[in-house]
Amino acid sequence: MQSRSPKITIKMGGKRPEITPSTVHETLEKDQTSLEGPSVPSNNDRKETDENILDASSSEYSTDNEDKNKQMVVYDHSLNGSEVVKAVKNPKQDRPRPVSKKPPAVGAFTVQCANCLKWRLIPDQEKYEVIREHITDQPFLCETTRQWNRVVSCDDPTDIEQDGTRIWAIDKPNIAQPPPGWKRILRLRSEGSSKFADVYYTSPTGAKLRSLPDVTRYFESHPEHAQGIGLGRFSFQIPRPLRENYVRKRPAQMAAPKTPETLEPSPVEPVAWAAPAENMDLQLAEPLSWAGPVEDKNDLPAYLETSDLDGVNPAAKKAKIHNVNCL
DNA sequence: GCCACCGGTGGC
DNA sequence: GCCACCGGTGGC
Repeated sequence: MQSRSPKITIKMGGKRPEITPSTVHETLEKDQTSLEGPSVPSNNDRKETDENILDASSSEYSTDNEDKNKQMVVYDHSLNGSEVVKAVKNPKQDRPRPVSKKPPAVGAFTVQCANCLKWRLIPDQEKYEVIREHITDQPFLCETTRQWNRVVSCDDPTDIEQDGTRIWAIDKPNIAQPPPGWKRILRLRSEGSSKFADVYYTSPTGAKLRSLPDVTRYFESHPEHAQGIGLGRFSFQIPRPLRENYVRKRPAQMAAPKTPETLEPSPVEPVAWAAPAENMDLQLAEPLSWAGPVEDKNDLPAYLETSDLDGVNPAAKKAKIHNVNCL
């Protein structure tokens, strides 16, 4: 099993760690199998980009009548130039809704500035991986965007808001970039799955490896590809969804039936659906995250409150997040 | 037959 | 309770 101890500074079910004030985030798309370059607006075209944020209600995952505020961000590489990629309207929005429900895909990457805590879109996965690899040592700043010739400062508005219109998840910081010739693939699962996502690596020969033992076996059979590549270059850690109920919980062990002797009066909790405080803890504690589009309300199982859709966390907007995010 | 996707579970 | 790992399988 992979060692968990040297893993970064984020909380892993323990107490809240010190968080390096910097963040990255990614955008997820529905029904998009490959990652396209996300929009990195200039100061001049940011408004246009915001207006072009796609309305998920017009996608194949939504009905005609649902909340138009439920949006997702979609970038169509084919409709953009090779330089700065702009957000565009979803070209699929007029298509009929398919029967099958495909899992969402990462649509863009963003990082949170360590100073102003605003989200900045990252042009591509490679740059995101570089930033993520060093996020605790080299906090991300708005000025970092100059690496790809974008001039933006902490005085400029955020590129994207964590406003509940997308599915956000927490990414893990300091994951090594894949070795040359290798690619790290993150596959999201559909809502309600037993797991949120899968990570696999594609080797220079095209092999798909799903675990460290897989990598070990691959190197044993391809020793020529193992030169200078340690297992430490591979991480199968997956992001964690901010929405607590995105992943189906494993059924709890059946408790022994209570006898009259063990029954105790329990207080009624009229505000049981209020956002639990621990959500805030989670928001504050995780350096990496990402998100995708909100599901169609009509697709939700009946036991869910609609309040669950209202966002990943309003509190997340409140500045204290020092996270790397993707959405 | 292949493979993307999902479920299950043992170990921690 | 989480997660690494891998088996199963439906759709192509």
